[in-house]
Amino acid sequence: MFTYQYPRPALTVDCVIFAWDSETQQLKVLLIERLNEPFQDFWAFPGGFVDMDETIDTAAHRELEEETGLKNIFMEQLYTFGTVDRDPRGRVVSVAHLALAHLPDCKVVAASDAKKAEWFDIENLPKLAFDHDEIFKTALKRLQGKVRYEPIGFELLSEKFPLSQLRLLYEKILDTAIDKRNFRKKILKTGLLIPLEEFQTNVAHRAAQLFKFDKKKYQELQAKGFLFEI
Amino acid sequence: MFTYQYPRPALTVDCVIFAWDSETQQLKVLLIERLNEPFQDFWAFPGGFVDMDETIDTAAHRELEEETGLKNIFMEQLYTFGTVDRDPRGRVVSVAHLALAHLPDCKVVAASDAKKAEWFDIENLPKLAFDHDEIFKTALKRLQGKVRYEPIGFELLSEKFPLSQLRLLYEKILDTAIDKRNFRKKILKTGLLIPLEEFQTNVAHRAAQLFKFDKKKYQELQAKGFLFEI
DNA sequence: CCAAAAGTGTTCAGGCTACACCCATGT
DNA sequence: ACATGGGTGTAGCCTGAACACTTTTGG
Repeated sequence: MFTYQYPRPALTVDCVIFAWDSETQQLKVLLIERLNEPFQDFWAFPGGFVDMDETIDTAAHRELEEETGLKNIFMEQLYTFGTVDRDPRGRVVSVAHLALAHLPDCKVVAASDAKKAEWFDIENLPKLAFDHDEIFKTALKRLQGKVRYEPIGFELLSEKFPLSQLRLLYEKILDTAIDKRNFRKKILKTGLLIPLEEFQTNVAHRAAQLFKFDKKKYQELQAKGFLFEI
Repeated sequence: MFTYQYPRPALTVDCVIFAWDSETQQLKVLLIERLNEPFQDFWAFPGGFVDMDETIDTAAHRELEEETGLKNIFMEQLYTFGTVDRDPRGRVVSVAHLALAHLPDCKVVAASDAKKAEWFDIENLPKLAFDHDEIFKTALKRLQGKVRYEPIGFELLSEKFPLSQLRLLYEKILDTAIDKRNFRKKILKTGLLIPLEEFQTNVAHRAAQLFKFDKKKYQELQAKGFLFEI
């Protein structure tokens, strides 16, 4: 029987939410401006306390929905940050999460603990509160590693997208140039993209064909040991 | 200012410690037999509470040393397990860690909360306490994923080893057969193995040359963007 | 008609796979 | 001498990289 008298760290979740802005071709993250001390007026990733009757996962989804109104988007646990002095108010351990969203779907709402919520280009972030710089670095590294061997790029795009958007997204995430023809060949060869009979509209050049990611097929292939790679 | 009156989950660390047994060619994990309820007499991964004045990382290293006497071995955070009912005594969130050790170096000592500590072949584990089955599955998957693109296999071997041991290790972890000649070519081509002027002794066949992993060189290459792959 | 991005094949080099025999050592 | 694993090379295939022009659309 263990005693309940131990002093215990407080437990929070934080969410690094990436979204792709197809207008400006920028990869963005959602930040909130803190209303209160400590780090008042600094920007931080949305987050909050884990309740006693909810799992960590549930808490992360709840916080996410409170801040963005989004449900059912891709989210996974990233890393748990627990240095002793990361919060000047006392011992706070935070389980950071990584989430991916389509920017146009997000109607961002500043929650009660925030002055406002805003999307920032990842190449131009403001000063962040707490150890959120480190959390961001960890999240970006995870995204870069993961995008190469799991089809998560699609989580950042709209349901229907032209191949160029997918390629630009990969180029931005991996910070490298990708050959147009080779990319097309490789990604289509997986058989995981469904070509649609729809095209871009209102573009001042030849309209690109739109595609859909075949999630069902991917899950079937995955079960048989297939490994996505780009 | 947040209040300290919140009820808070207790915070623990658990360590999944893998070691390679070169005698039997088995991949093993360290388990302790629980002295007390709940799950008395069940086997579990070594772990314990995080103190208020130590980081999570420090707690994991401390627990590891208490159980195995090992310091300075490979360890990384694995995943944080926080379902509400994973511990019947109350809310306990556990940050699981993955550690890799050389079996011959380990003088395992049962700590105060254990009847005994023992190495188990991963293909033949006893019933585990709490959600440690799930922790194990997560750890094995991480090891399998990681071994392919980071040179962590070496962490499981002695400093000097014949190539056959490395290959057998990979075969066991990835659960697949690997061609002897192709493996040798590929691993030597990385330039990360230093051939020694030493050989196996007391073997009833031609003695194999021993190699050392060139960690320094790997870190240099890694800094330049080199990606290890097997 | 001009600007802008879409779409399309081939060639070459390097890497991966498959495969079989002789060698050194201890019993 | 024999049993056991150590050590070695080649040929075919496939994959990844490099590379330029024509097509479509809106302005």
